[in-house]
Amino acid sequence: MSYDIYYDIVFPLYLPSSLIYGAHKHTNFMLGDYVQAEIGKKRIFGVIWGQTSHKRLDAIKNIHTIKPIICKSDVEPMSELMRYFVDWVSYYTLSNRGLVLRQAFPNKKFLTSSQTEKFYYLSTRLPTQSTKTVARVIACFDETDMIAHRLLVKQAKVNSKTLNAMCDNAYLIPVMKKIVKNETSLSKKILHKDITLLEEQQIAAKKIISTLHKKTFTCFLLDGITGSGKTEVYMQVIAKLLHAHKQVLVMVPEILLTPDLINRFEQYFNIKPISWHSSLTQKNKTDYWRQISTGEALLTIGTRSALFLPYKNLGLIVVDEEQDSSYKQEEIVVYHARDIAIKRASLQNIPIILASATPSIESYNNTKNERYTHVTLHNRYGQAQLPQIHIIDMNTENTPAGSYLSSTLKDAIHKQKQKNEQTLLFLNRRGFSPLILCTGCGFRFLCANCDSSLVEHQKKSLLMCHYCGAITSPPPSCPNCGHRDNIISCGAGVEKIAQEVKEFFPDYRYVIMSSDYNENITDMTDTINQIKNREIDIVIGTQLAAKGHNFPYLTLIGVIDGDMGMDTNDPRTNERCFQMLVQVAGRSGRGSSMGKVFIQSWYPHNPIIKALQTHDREKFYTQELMLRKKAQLPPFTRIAAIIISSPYADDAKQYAQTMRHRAAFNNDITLLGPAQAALFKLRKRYRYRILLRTHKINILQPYIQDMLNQLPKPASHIHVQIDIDPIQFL
DNA sequence: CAAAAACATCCC
DNA sequence: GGATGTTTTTGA
Repeated sequence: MSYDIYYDIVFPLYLPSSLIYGAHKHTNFMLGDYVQAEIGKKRIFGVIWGQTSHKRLDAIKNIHTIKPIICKSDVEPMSELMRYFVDWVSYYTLSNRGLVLRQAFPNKKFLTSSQTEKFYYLSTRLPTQSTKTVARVIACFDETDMIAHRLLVKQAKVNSKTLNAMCDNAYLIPVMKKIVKNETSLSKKILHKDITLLEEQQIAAKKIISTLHKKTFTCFLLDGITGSGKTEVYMQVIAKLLHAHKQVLVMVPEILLTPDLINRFEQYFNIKPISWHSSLTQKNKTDYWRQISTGEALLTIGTRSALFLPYKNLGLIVVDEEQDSSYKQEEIVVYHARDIAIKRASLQNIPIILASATPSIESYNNTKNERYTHVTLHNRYGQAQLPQIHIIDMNTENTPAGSYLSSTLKDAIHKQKQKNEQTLLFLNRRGFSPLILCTGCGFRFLCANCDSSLVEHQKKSLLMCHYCGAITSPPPSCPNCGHRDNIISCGAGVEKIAQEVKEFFPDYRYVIMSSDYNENITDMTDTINQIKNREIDIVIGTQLAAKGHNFPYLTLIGVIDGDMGMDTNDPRTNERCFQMLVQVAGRSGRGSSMGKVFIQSWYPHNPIIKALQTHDREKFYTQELMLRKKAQLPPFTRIAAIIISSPYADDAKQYAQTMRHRAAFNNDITLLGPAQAALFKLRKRYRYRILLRTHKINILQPYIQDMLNQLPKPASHIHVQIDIDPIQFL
C-alpha cells in the first residue's frame, strides 16, 4: 500500500523512537491529533508529532510495512506547547519520550467518548407557579439563553430528574451540542470573601498582583514563617486570575494534605476546585480532563501529575511547600515537579509562586542572585506568636530504658491536659519498631529484596520493608537459631510511642496520624475533624501530621527524636532535618495562646538545633550556603547521577566501570565513582552510581546523551537510570 | 522431559 | 504495553 503523506507518531509507551504511519490526501490529520493505529497486533492511541522527513522515509528498508492511521479522536489535538513541553521534559530528564508522553496522556474513555453534551434552552412557556427548585433552574437563564446540562445541575443545585421533568413539561428544550470551549458562565459566580489581611500580607499580595498585567513569566518565592498566612496571600492573587477567567494550578506535595486547603478555597471562592491526583477513578479522570482542557474548570489543586494536564487557559501556577521532597518523582521519569513547573510557567509566559516557610536552599539562593522575586512575611497572623522552643538534653534526663518520653515532656503533656489543650508527639517513623533481632544469635530480620531491616507494624501485625513494600508475617521463632524467646524490637516508631502514651496516660484520648492509619482522604478528614473538635488529647504523628494543618488548640509539640537523620554525611540531610523541625514546630500556637515546642536531643549543641531554638533562619541558610559552596555542591554546581542496576552485582559494577572508562574527557565535567548506591540492594537489584558535576548550566544533558550513545547497549537485565538534580548527593 | 515461568525482543 | 519467541526453572 502506498500513501500520500507519512506521519511520525509518538505512543505513550516505552519505544525507542516515534513510529511512521501513512495516510491519504483526503484524510486531513493535523499535528497533535490523537490517532489510533495498529502497533504489532494492538490498536493504540498515539499523537501525531510531525510529518515524516524524506530522509527518515528513505532510510526505511521496506516501505510496504508502513501501516495506515486508523482513525482520529475528535477531541482537541495536543497543543504545540504541550508537545514541546513533552519533548523538553524528555530532553531534560533524559528519559524516554513515550514514557513522558504517558504522563501527559488522557485515558482511552476520554479519547473515544462522544464530545457532545446536552444543553438546554428556556422555553417561552413557563409554569405559572413553580417550586423552589424549578425557580432556581429558571433563574439560571437570567443572563444566558443556553446552559450545559452539567453546569445547570451544578449551578441550580438540582438533579437530572428535575431537569427531565421540566423537559417533559416543555419548560426546557434540550439540544445536543458540541462541547463549548471558553465556558464563562461559571466564572460569574466567583466571589471572594473579604478577609482581613495584615499590612505585610497586603503588600505581598500587591507586589505579585502588580506584575500580572505584564503577562510574562516571573518566579516568586513567597517566603513566610509558619502561620504567617501565605495561603491567604496567594488566594488574593488567585482571585484576580479567576475573575479574569484564567485557570490556576495549585500544586501540593501529597493529596492527603489537601482536604483543609480545598475547604478553604471552596469557602473563599464559592467554587469547588478540582482535586487531581493519581488515584482518581477513571471516570473522574475523564471528567476532570475535559473540564480542564475546555477551560471550564478554573481551579485545580493537584499533586505532581497535575503538571501535565492540558490547561486551556492557564494563568498562574502555585507550588505550595516547594521544598517538599514528595515533589521528586523517582520512578519511570525521574523529575522534580517544582523545576518542571517553573519550566511550564516560562513556556506559557505566566507567573509562578513558590510558597514555603522553609524554602529549599536552591530557591533561597535564587532570590539572592535575583533570579526569583523574594516576597517575605515576617509576622504570624492574628495573635499567634512564634512558639517557645525548649531543648531537652537526653543525656541528663532520667528516662527509663526502653522508654522514649522524657519526664520533662511527660510533665508538659500532663499540664496540657489540665489546660484542656492538645499535644502533638512527632516521630517521623511509621510502625512499631524499625529493627527486630534475636538476642540469642544476633540474627537481624532483613528484607529479602533490599539492604534494609524489616519494620514491625502492629496494626496489621506484620513485618514490612519500607523500601520495596514487601511484607511477611512475624515468625514465632528465630529463623536462624530456632529459639522463640529471644526476639526483641529495637527503636521506636509512632506505634511504640502510642503504647507508651497508653501506659502513662491511660485516660487520654490519642490518635495516630501516619499513612498506615490515614489511608485515604476520608480517613484523613475524619482525623483532622476529631482533632479540631477537641475529641483528641494527644496526636502521635509522622510527617503527615507535620505539614500544613491548622489546629488552634494544639499548643504543645514534642519532637521525640530531634537528632533523627542528622548522623548521615549527606549534606542534604541538614537542610531536610531543619525544614522538618521548623514545619513541625510551626504546628503549635497557631491560635491565640502561646505554643511550646520540646525537642528531645542527644546532641543539644548541634548547630541545627541551635538555629531552630533562636528562630534564626537566616543564619542557618547562610551557613548551609557556605558549606555548599566550599564542597562545590548545588546550587553552586549542577549534578546528575547515573544509576546502573542489575540483579547481578558484578554485571552492574562492570558496566558502570565501562561507562566511567569510556566517558569522554570534558574540562567542565567532573566524574565521580562508580560507587555503591546508598541503598546498594533495592528491589532485588544491585545498584552502582556515577556522579557528574559541572559548573555550567546546560551541558549535562547533551554530555550524558552522547555518552550513552557511544556505549555498547547493555544486556537487558542491566538498567541505566538518570537522575538530574538528585535529592541525595552522595 | 515437558510444562510453566521468567526473560528478551520487537513493534513503522 | 503486550504479543511472540527463547531460555531457564521446576518437579514427578
